[in-house]
Amino acid sequence: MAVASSEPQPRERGMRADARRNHDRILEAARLAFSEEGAGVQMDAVARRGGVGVGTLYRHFPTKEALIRELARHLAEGCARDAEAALEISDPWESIVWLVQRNAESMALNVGLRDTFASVRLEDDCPFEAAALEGGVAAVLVRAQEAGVLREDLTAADFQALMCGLSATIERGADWRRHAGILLDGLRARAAA
Amino acid sequence: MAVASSEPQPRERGMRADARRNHDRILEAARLAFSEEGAGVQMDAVARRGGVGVGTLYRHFPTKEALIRELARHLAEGCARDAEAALEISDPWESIVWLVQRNAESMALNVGLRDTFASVRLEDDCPFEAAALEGGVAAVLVRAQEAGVLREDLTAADFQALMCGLSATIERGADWRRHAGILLDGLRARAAA
Amino acid sequence: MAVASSEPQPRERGMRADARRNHDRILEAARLAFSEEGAGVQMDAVARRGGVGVGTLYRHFPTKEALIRELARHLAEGCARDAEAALEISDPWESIVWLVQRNAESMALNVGLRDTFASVRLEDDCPFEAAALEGGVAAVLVRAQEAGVLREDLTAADFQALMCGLSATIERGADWRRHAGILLDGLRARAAA
Amino acid sequence: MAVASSEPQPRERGMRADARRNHDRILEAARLAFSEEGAGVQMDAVARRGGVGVGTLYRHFPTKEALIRELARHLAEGCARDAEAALEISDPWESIVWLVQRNAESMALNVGLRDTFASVRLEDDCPFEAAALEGGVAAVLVRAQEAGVLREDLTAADFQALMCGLSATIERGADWRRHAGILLDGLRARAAA
DNA sequence: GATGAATGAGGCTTCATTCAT
DNA sequence: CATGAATGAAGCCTCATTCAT
Repeated sequence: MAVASSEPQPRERGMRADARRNHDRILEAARLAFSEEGAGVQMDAVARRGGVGVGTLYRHFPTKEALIRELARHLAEGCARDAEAALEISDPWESIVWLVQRNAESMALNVGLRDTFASVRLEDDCPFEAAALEGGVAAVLVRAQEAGVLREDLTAADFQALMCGLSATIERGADWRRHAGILLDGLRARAAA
Repeated sequence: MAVASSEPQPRERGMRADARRNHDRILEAARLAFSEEGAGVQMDAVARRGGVGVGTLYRHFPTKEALIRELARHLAEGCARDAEAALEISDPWESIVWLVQRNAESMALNVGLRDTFASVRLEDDCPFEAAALEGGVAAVLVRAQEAGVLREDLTAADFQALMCGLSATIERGADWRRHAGILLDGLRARAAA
Repeated sequence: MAVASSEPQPRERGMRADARRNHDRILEAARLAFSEEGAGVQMDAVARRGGVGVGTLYRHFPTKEALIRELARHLAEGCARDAEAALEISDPWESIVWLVQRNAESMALNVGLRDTFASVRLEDDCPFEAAALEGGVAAVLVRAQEAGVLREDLTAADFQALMCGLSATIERGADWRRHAGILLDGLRARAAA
Repeated sequence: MAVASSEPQPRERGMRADARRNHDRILEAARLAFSEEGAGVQMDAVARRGGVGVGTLYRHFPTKEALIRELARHLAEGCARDAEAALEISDPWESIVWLVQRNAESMALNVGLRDTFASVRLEDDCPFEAAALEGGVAAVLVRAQEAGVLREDLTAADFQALMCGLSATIERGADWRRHAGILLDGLRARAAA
């Protein structure tokens, strides 16, 4: 018999296959639900959408807040992977352009989550700040700065903040490509600055 | 006798002096409360903070949502006034710099309202979009474009969206001056573009 | 200066002319309002309908309940007058027929008041029971019984109860003439009983 | 997983045993509460009386009004059963006498519900009108009319209205047996009419 | 383990009544 | 005195969370 854990379903390893599947289904359901309806969605609705009972939902995530945090963590992981992928691109500037676009696209898929995350007062307000993520992004930025194509004074935190700003534009349904373009122009190192 | 109105206290004219004062006190209390605590503040708390009973609050704003909307409208008016003030500045580029800064500062005073406004799904998510406002901003932008110091392809809507993005940065407590700087760099017309 | 009274506007005598007029306007407004909307109407609505402010309404009737009671009393007075009028009719049975009809008609004008009166738990649930009224009705009944055209065992209280029943039918919008006809048939003394 | 239903707990089939029991307990509690205190009883009081939490009450009846309507429907069902039972009595007139008495008795047990139902503006103001019910009553009446012992011009709707009237008498605490007696006399077909 | 019924603190709103203008 | 703005207790309902089945 497994040892009882007071923090049900800590992560993802060592779960029975069906438990893992439920975990993922719920998370995906939550992503959709929060994305479409904002922080107001009820736990019952998330459960229903995931095809499970509330009880099961609560077995996996002890609290609404926990669910939201986990969702944020999950998305941040995706971003971290994107940052790593960006490093594969050889041209330092192109790598940044690609990363901005990638972020924008994934935010476009998750409109409404910003407000959800805000409702929990995530210190890392957007899902763009976990340590791992910062590290990955920093690597991309530093390389570009060393190549002399990116403003010297830009930190990874700044970059994330800019991405959050971009996400705000996306949420409003405004033309984010223009916004991204302006940002990139502003980020580019000036010939004479 | 007055005709019954289903929208109590429509605006501000023709109120008894004390009623008008209460209206304003409530609105200010709401601004502070929502700004500090987010969309979750209770109506009772707002009323208490304004030094009135809930009943009075409801006489002035028939619904929590109505209160929030009015607050948004109120802030938008302030922004519109800022846009007009910006036109007074003779240098077209400086006028924009000033406007960006002014917006940033007033957003810094109202952190937390974004999330509040979002909770109501204001079409004009940020309080930065009412027609009057757009007009005022457009005037500032057009002048700068005609002077050749501002990107040709920037609309007033774009500008507002960028400001929303800036507000996202501010909320996160990140260094918004850097963000503003990058934006302004991106906005400036390129000598050779 | 008149002596202050803790029961504002006790009855109707000794009021200034305009006060008396307000009193009546309010009462009539209340009759219409309660009749149309039931016990739920708000004091503000009654006041508005009467063309006065709530304050004035409260000067005349210290409580919603007081207003309703006064309304009941007022209607009962009308019924009492009807009973007296019925005595003027020389034929004892016709006098009863007329009274039933008269009551029915006035109840038809005041649909909705039953429920209002009930909400106050008037002992005299219907406005048909004040002493004066009972007396007047009793006179009509007794005369008919002495003439041998009316059931011997019918009391004035019974009669009022039957009228309340009739009013229930009227409220439902059913054909009260049939109901009245059946009642009258049942009330008529039997040739052989 | 069950499909979401906006009308929680539509009827009674397919519920878990405990849910069904709660449903019934609540309905009975509501009957008692409304009967004793009128339409004013609070939902919390009903819940307490049924030995459940408010939440449970609301799970079964989404609204106070819904609860009241269901209660009315429930009582109407009882009346319909009574009408059927009346048909079992072989003597057509006795069958009617019995039905009147039965109705009176059950109304006597539910004094206060009239006002409650009225507060909801049930089209079928009294719980005496659902189609099924009308049918059952009609059968009883028609049989008596064919036997020549009941007024020819009496419809089922009339009968229900008369019962409502009777209930008004009962509520006033007056002697309803006298009222019933008069009605029955009025209903009986006249030898020579 | 899964399910969904039960729970009840807490939120929003109403409305009879009071009181400053 | 009339007016209608202010008041706040009290009511209806929601929804995160628990627990019996």
